[in-house]
Amino acid sequence: MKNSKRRYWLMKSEPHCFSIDDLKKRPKGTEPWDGVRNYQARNLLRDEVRCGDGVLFYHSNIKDPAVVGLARVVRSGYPDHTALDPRSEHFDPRATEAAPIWFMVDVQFLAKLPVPLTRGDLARHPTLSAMEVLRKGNRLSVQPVTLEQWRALIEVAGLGDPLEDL
DNA sequence: GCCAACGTTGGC
DNA sequence: GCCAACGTTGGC
Repeated sequence: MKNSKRRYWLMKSEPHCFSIDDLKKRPKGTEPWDGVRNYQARNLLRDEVRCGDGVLFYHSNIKDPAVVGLARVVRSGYPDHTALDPRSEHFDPRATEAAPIWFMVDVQFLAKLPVPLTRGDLARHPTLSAMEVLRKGNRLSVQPVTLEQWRALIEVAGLGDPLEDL
């Protein structure tokens, strides 16, 4: 499936909460990307992010924030049931089965970068310097990445595109 | 730990 | 609907 409709995303996670290694260790390397509680990101997860899309895994809120791995979306948007669970830290009393409010996708581990690509690394690169994640004040935890950025990042990382023959 | 940027809440 | 107050994110 040389998928011309495939899109690419950057997803942020605080590694002490959920890291690229945590994702790798999951059964089938797959984990629901739950707990997103921002409407703009919700809209992306619900309407735009689709099965087969590529994901840059970004570690945020640490000493050296960086892109640390590659993943792919293996399930398109569906209701985030943690919003319905009063015991969950992501519980939202406004959410119901009929009107779930919040959505998530499933993400599967593809590869860890041999070396994390820090914000400095990205900023220095002619293509990657345009990435949204570098924009001051951008707090969106799911954000679009262009095909050019995806390719450039993989090249800089010294990897081949793991989605090439999927 | 600081603080800028941004989102949400709620009084009016 | 405006906007001040507040909470959160996240780089530095």
